[in-house]
Amino acid sequence: MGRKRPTIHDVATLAGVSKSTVARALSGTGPVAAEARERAIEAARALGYEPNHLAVSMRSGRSRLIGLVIPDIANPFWAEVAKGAQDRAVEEELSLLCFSSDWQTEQEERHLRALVRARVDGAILNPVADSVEALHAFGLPLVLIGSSAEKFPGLPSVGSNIPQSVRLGLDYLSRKGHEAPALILGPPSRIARLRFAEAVRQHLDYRGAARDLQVETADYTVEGGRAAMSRLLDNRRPGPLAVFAANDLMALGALMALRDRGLSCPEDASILGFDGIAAGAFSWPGLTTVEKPGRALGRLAVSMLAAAAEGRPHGGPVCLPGRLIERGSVANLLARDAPALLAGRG
Amino acid sequence: MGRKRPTIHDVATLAGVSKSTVARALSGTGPVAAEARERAIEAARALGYEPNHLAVSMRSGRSRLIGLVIPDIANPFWAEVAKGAQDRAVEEELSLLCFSSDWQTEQEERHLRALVRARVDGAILNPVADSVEALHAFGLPLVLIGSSAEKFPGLPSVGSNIPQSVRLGLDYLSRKGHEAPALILGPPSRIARLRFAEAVRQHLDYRGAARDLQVETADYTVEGGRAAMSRLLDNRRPGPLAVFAANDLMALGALMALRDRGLSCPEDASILGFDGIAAGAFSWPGLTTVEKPGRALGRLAVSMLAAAAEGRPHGGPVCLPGRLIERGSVANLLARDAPALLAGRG
DNA sequence: CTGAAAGCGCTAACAT
DNA sequence: ATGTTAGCGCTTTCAG
Repeated sequence: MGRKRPTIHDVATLAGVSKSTVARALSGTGPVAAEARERAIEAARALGYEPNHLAVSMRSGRSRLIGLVIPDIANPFWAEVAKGAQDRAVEEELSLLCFSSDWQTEQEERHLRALVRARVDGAILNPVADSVEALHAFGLPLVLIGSSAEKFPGLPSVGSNIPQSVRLGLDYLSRKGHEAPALILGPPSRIARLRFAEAVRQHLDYRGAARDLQVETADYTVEGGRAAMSRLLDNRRPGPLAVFAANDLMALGALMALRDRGLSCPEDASILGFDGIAAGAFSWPGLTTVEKPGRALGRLAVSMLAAAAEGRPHGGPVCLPGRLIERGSVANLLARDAPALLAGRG
Repeated sequence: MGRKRPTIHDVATLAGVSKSTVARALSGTGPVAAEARERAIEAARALGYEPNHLAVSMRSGRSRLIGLVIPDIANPFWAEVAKGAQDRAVEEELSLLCFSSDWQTEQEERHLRALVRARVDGAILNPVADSVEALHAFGLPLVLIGSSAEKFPGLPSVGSNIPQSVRLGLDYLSRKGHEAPALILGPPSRIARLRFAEAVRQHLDYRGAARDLQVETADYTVEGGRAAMSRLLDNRRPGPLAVFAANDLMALGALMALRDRGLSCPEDASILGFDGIAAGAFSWPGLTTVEKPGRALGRLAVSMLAAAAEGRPHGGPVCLPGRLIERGSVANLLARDAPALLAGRG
């Protein structure tokens, strides 16, 4: 298995022609006599020759490798993004170098440096660092993915439309009689948190709804959401409780916190998620959530990066809209038979 | 951003020494005068120099790239495997090239070829092809991952212990009074199906349980499981129904099929999954399942591959045991208050 | 201790 | 239509 691979030179020798002829024959570049081409191709086949991309990349200056740096591949939302990116990458004949930043700046920097050394043609990044300069310093064509477009002006980006998605959720909550939901947000250091919180505040102010929202912080995991919900329940205010979580994993955790205390959803508290991961369809009750088009985002990011790398116009920031998925985790306070719920449990 | 990257030659010029001295200084290989080293390092820093791994790989014959080819990165089980592999890869200073085969031989072959061309040091593969020769033909150090060890003798592999895991599930079912569960298996072409079915047959024969099991085939997705369960329900035999699905996604789909018909679990039918994905904790009822240690599998595979690539002994096939997670999707037919269930709905 | 030079495998000029 | 050559950026002998 481990014996040395044949080079183009070996193929040339076997075929009885020169290296360049083989190169031309195999790549279809430049004129080759029919017979010579045949012999070259046959020799390549016989030897099991596969071109060495390292060498090709070095000559051409393009590696056909691209990087993908996302927070956590085991998070279903990001796994969807990765799948979309992968699918598009094979279509573009690109290979994907995948890394997880785990939401840590040092990891991110480390991965980005690895990508530079690998001489990738570009990278798709959900940035945890918050300065454009830090990113520019790598001198790497970048397409940002996630909710960071505005924070990094000048860089191409694809993300879901956070303000629109948040508005979708808030309006839905409002239609069900919940005017000022409690929030479970991600870690303070992350831009995503800022963008989400901002969107909530703006829309609530606009609607004239209350401003002193209950806010809990968690780390985008199920356990985090569970703990945050537990704290919310400890400090519960009078009246019905609705919680808007900044991702589905935390929302699912919140559901578990309710279950932990023998409380049920949506009778005792309403929960609204954000992401649209598949698991939300299986929970009980099904998680009502705002779906972000993860797979499409991944595909688009690769397309843009490929375009940018080839100097084709790649377009500015792209923003895909969210979509509300109604399942059963939000109570309708305005329904005829709802008054019983209004008492809450505060 | 896109201006050309500095080479070691640029660093040498700036530092006023030769390329070789810079190389020695930066890599710590060979003797360098303290002053020269300092100047080299400083120049590299000033220029933002990052070594070109393409060139390094070409000289050294090792790319520090490894491939990962799994069926579907968006499947939570495989995402766990990928995460484990990623984590271990950064520890080993390796970069991971990720591909999804979508359970298709052509895709698999395509990806494997891409990996050969990229001159990866080796690859981790959940094989869909079923001949060792096909795999050997690539001349690539391989570590198999999943349930294929025996099918490919001589290749190192890490997998979960299918016979043991299946036995765990079957014994559990038996303890709850279900002797001959219906099966939802994956596509016929896949080895995983064979291994699973085999394990079931063997253990059931051993226990003397019935042999004419109801078997449905699906494609390892939620939708597939849902349809398969629906067919099972259409041809329902008299008596209580228990279903053992070959992965959790299909089990979750089966749960949905039940819900579709207004049936409930475990009252109307019991479901046992296989994988241990996180979503099973949120479903209603919670999915009882046999957990396979995906993350550990991924980590181990990378360790073995790294060892093999360096010529260190990598050990033979490794088999990690499964673990039963009891939640609520299997009825206990033997409990005192169970008789009502025995009537079934057939 | 340091520099010059060869060569990893490939392709694009250039020359035939 | 085909062969020869140079060189991508690096490391590693081999001299000095």
